[in-house]
Amino acid sequence: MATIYDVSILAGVSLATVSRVVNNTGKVSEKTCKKVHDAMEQLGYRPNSIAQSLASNRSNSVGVLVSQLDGPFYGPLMREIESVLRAANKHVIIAAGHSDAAQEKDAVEFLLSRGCDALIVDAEILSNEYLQKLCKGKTPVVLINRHVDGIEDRCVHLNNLEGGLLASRHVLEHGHQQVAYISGPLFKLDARERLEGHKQALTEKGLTFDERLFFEGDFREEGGYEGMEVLFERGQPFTAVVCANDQMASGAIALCLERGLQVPQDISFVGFDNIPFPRYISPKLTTVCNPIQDMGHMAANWVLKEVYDNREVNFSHRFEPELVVRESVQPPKA
Amino acid sequence: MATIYDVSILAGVSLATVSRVVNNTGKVSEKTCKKVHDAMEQLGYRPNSIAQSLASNRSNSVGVLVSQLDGPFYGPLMREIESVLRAANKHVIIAAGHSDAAQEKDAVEFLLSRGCDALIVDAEILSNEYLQKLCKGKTPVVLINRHVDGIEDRCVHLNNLEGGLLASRHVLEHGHQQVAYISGPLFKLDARERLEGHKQALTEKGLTFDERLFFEGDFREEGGYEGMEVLFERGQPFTAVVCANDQMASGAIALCLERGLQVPQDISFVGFDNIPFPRYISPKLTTVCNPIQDMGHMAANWVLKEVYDNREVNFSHRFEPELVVRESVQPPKA
DNA sequence: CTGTTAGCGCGTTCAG
DNA sequence: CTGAACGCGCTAACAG
Repeated sequence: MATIYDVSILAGVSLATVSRVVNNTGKVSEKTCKKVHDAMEQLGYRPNSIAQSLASNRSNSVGVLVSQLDGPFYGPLMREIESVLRAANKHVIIAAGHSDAAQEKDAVEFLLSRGCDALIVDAEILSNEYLQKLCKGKTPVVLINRHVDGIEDRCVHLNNLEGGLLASRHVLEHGHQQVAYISGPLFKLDARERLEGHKQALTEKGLTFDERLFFEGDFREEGGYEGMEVLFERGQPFTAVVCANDQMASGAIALCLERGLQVPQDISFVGFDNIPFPRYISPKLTTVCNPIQDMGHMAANWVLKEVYDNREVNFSHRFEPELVVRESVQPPKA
Repeated sequence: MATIYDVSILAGVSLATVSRVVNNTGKVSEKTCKKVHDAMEQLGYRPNSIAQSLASNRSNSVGVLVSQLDGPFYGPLMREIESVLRAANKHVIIAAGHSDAAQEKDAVEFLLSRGCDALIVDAEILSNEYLQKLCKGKTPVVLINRHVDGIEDRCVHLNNLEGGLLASRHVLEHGHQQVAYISGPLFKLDARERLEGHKQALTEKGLTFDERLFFEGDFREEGGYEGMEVLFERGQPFTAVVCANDQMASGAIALCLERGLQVPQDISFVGFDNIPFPRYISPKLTTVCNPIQDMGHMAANWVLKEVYDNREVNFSHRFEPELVVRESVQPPKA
């Protein structure tokens, strides 16, 4: 690979001049500029970004930490982040936390030592204290899907409580009185908030929360499926199920269908997240829209604004959920 | 951030010695080793990987280029690659080609200039010539989902022809005589190969390929949906549809269901890729397994072996598809 | 076993 | 407007 040195020789100028034209910094005469460009062209020169980073203390790359790289939730998030940053000619270094404390921490530190200009972090496990300290550090950090006291301005998150409220209110307004709830893992803040919303909705209707109609799942299909089995086993009747995300709803509905129940005729369902389902699935799930892509977009915008001084972009911290009514809820049978 | 220099001062040794203990290279006495470790601990020292890269000409990161970051196909691929590499303490820099020639090329060049030790490339658009040249370059490259003449040893790919054969043979063996085919975009080799398999299966049964039963889609749900509309419009009867991937099958089935057709009673379907569908979808799609994760694993292994001299891993270039029989095919109605 | 000395490729003063 | 010189933080010979 040709270096800046080779270019300077060929162009008959100094290293510094080449650097200037490459970075558009400082004045260079039309003529020398052209000479340099020709030389670069001829040598197929591409600046070595490692060396650039070391010298300028800026890597033009931002680190992204998510818990998984795939799936209907994180996939679109990452796509959005990559798109925005890429459009600004910044690049993305990705690491997965795999829902493991050690790996999550390790990933953060790697991204840091890798010289990222900023971090976008979807932390599942890392403690508030750790994150607070992280945000105090030299490398700017945005947190996504989480809000932590004291660093609210670094958090991009959804109003999960409101979401939970919308979901449960919806089934309640259809006349359901006995509604089960399949929750996400309660060590996660968003799972707790959604549950809280559910409880509030219950309260609004003068109903009380019943532990026997509650199951703590894992945000995955399996958890929904298993939760449904458990709920049926307990024998406490219910006519609707609110699930803390669409994937668990999917698993839960699967079990019902297997047992010959009709959805929504026999039992209603509402999910959360509004992930894309295949076109031919039936019934279409009523759910709460989680604007995860918008949030990814925002996080990327924040980085552009704060780190790369792009003042063109707008920013907001908190996103509001919306109910997406489809076919999986109807009034309970008389 | 503390530098290696700070550590050497605090530990009362030289830079070189610190470097030695950090990298476990060369002998260092127990005692000095401990002193250094203590100093590192105390300063919270983390080596600056940018500087390491520049000095050692090795970045411990491998670039991955895929066309998209999300979706049921690329998601699992990336997850697998990241897992394998991460386990070997290597890191992953990801770029998306977005099915655009310029972006794909740009992404490759970025990854190259970013000092990646190797590239794993899923090239949709880049020409064979470009890829051949790329593989001649200094940075080792593995191609995934593609095989290119002259650089077969760099390619990890599926026997798509065999896959197409399996899919079509399956419906043919169920007695279908009039089978439609919804193809992927024919500028892609894998789409062409799968189609070729379909044609061979037809020939085996003494049937001839009928252009009126052919539609060139886009590998997405929309393409399947639209393809189905077109096929119906043409009025040429058929009792089964072979789709070049599951997503198009999904779209195509959706249209049938909308029109009140039953699958597989009225019309049979077979897909390709075996992507994960939600648990409660019905009918379950009969398809051909595309071991995309295994291929990702292999590509990562190749890098480990060739670039990082890990001889523990095995490697194979070509993967064989397998038919996954589920519920979407049954004999045509009398 | 340990310290010294060159660079790695580039950005950035500071003189001219 | 241009060039010389230094340094980013670290690795890799080469001497001791």
